[in-house]
Amino acid sequence: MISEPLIAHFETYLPFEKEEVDLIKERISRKELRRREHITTTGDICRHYNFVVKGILRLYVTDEQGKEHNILFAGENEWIYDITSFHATSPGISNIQAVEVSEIIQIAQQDLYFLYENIPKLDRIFKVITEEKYVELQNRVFHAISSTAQQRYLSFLMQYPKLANRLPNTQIASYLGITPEFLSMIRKEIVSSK
Amino acid sequence: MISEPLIAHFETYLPFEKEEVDLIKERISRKELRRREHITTTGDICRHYNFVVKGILRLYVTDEQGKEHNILFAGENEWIYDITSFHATSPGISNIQAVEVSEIIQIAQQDLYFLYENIPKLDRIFKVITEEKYVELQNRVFHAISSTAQQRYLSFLMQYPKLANRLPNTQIASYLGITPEFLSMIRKEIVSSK
DNA sequence: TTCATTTCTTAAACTAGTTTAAGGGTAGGT
DNA sequence: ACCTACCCTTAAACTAGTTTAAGAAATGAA
Repeated sequence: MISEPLIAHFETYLPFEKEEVDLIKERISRKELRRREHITTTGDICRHYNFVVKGILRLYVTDEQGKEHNILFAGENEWIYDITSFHATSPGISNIQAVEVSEIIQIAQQDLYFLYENIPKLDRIFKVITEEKYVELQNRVFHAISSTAQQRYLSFLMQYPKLANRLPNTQIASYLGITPEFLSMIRKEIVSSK
Repeated sequence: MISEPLIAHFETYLPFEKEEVDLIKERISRKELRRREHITTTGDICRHYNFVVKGILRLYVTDEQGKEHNILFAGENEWIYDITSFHATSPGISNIQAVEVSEIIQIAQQDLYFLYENIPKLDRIFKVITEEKYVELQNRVFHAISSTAQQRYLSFLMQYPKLANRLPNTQIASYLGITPEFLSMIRKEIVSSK
């Protein structure tokens, strides 16, 4: 059943009736992604909410020099989408890409709006999900403006304990705002200081 | 009428019935703040949502060296609260302080929960508000990890055009993650490059 | 298995941003 | 008008993080 992991996820917030589950089932689709496959690129309008069933996706932004900067990762049972472009219904500046071979469940914009109208508790659930993601991001801002690269790395390990050893160093460095070379140095220091 | 600016703010999202407005009126309170007065400090549980009617508030975090780092500002018609501690109902690590003499409308946690139950559209409104604040923060993360201090300053000016010349340089520098000295240098460069 | 590509490491020169310190300007209180 | 506290500026020495380049290790495709 393709909807199962998603329904299980929703039910960690609030219980659902069978009719509600049926409504949801009709409005979602499953998608498989190859390594490095994009689901959104700069200039696209992100018209789906994406729930990760298996694998890792990253959301990144490209700067004027064409350098990529990871804003966040999403592993199993996490959501990833470009809120900026989803709500502005305007082209976004961010890109969403599979880091590993992945499997996602997608809800298209009009389907999500339909579900909001017909299952009001989804308003509350996505309010809470967004709040959770906000807390995560606020913590990230704090470390980005106040911490050394080493502290930011330790904070990354706390944030993504399960993803840390599945992600290549270049991806982690891009998340931390440092070079892979410097990340390698930091790791050496942490190991030798133990 | 103390509730007026808040109701006007809510109605920019969705229209309200008279009965709903009355419910809200009963559950809010107004508060005046002196310059530098705190409404939350580290270790407190943030039990209120705060809507700024007049003035400027800042949310900041203190690091291990005791240095303060501004996470965000809120001016007229903006919300400020520590989501982290509000939802965890646990002591937060952040501080909320008035930068200018200010006037706010507060909604206590239990009142907000009451209003969510009785006015479901508030779930949707706060979902959207949180999403808007999320977009703002995501933009901030991007600049924090990828931009020079000068670009971050220009981005700050875009984010807070009305607050920029009301805030002391120390507060802006603390938001940018640089020293006030360096901010002063950046400003000089921008002026001379015009 | 082999070759090609990507990823990781190290070291040295380099650059962006910070710190320190000293002095000048400005606002609010009496 | 005066004083005090705060805010802002400049310049020079300093430090954290970056870049470059070259080789080693791991991974992926054929």
